[in-house]
Amino acid sequence: MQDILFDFISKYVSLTEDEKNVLLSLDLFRSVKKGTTLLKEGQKSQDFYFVLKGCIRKYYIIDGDEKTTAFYTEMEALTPHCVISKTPSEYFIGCVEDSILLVSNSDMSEEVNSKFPKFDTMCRLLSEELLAKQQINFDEFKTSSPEQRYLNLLQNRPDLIQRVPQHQLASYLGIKPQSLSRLRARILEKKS
Amino acid sequence: MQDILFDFISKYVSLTEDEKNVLLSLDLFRSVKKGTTLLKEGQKSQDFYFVLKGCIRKYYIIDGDEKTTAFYTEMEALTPHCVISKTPSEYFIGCVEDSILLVSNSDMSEEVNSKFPKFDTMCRLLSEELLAKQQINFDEFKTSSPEQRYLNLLQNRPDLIQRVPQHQLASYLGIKPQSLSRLRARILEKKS
DNA sequence: TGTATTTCTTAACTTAAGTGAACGAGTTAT
DNA sequence: ATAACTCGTTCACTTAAGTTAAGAAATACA
Repeated sequence: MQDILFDFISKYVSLTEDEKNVLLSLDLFRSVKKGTTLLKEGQKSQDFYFVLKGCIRKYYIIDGDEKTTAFYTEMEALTPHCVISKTPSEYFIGCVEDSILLVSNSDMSEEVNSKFPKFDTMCRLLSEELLAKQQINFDEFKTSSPEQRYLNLLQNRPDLIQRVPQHQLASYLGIKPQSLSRLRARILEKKS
Repeated sequence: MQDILFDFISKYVSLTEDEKNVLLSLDLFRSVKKGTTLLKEGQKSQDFYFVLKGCIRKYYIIDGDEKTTAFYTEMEALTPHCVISKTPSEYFIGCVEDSILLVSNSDMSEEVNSKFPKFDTMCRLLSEELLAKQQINFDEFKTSSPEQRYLNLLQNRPDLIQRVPQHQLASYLGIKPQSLSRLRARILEKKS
């Protein structure tokens, strides 16, 4: 399980065995049941999450219904906006599947940082990479129709379509569940 | 004019007079005419841009028509994806108005970096801030209809609506120019 | 200045997404 | 085991965006 973490880190910086052991000794791992809410709107939190196994999602509640804007699966990290801005959260974070997460917070990351200056380097590289990815993603979303977005998802993250409830997927694609059903039926029809 | 640059930088790091002078001596400023294409699809480039005055935009050409995905105005910085990924660009960058830009490239930024280690700090802070902004932006886009997006724009960047051609605005909002016209007419009707 | 081009708007028609309701299948709770 | 929910799908209807075409207004330019 820890291998996933070390594989991830090794993409950015290299760790000695000692460093690995200290990291493990911090006991940052947390097992979370499907359906658990990790962060609520209005809460302040210092926690950030790294998914070792499972899936978590970010969602807003607007006019009473959920709008899912992101899913995070294995090897993906989520730093909630409220951690950076130190303001109450505008959104929720919930657990889509039984998951194993690494949960750390600012206090801890000072401790981690003092022991591993490399971590700072990693965070910088990570945020630059995420920014680039995010921009491409945003552009792709803007320039395509819901149907194209679904087909792209089918290409790029086919697992999501299997593991995530349809109504969450729908709002992730920017449409209603009924429209997603219809859209899928339409695609099947075209194929045949 | 340089004040804009120094105002911007001072949000992240402080500069001595000496540092300011060296920065100015590098002669990074460039005056660009409206309509100029700064970067084309397929090109490789090391340049990144900081807008001192005017407006530039990022756009794709998909099936023969332009899809504008971002505008950059005073005090905004744009590092094209191709600079980071070192791959040919997937999009164009064009000048919407006569503009004054700071244009730098990787070679130069090594020079700059050696003279001002602070620049590295600034870039890190900047990319973290941009990532946060970008995420909020993306969420806002996903969770709203074209009409809401237009109304948001009217609130948050009213200048854009004045200075940018409607058809570019339309694709920025994810719709066709005709739909934007209609949408505006609809809003006017509601008001009265 | 006059001509061409681009830009914006309007209109009629098509297509796709939103809405409200209903239904069955699967899950949860009691 | 049964009742209550949740979830996905389907249907009929409404609303908004896409498409095609045409014309007016503004801009560029020769």
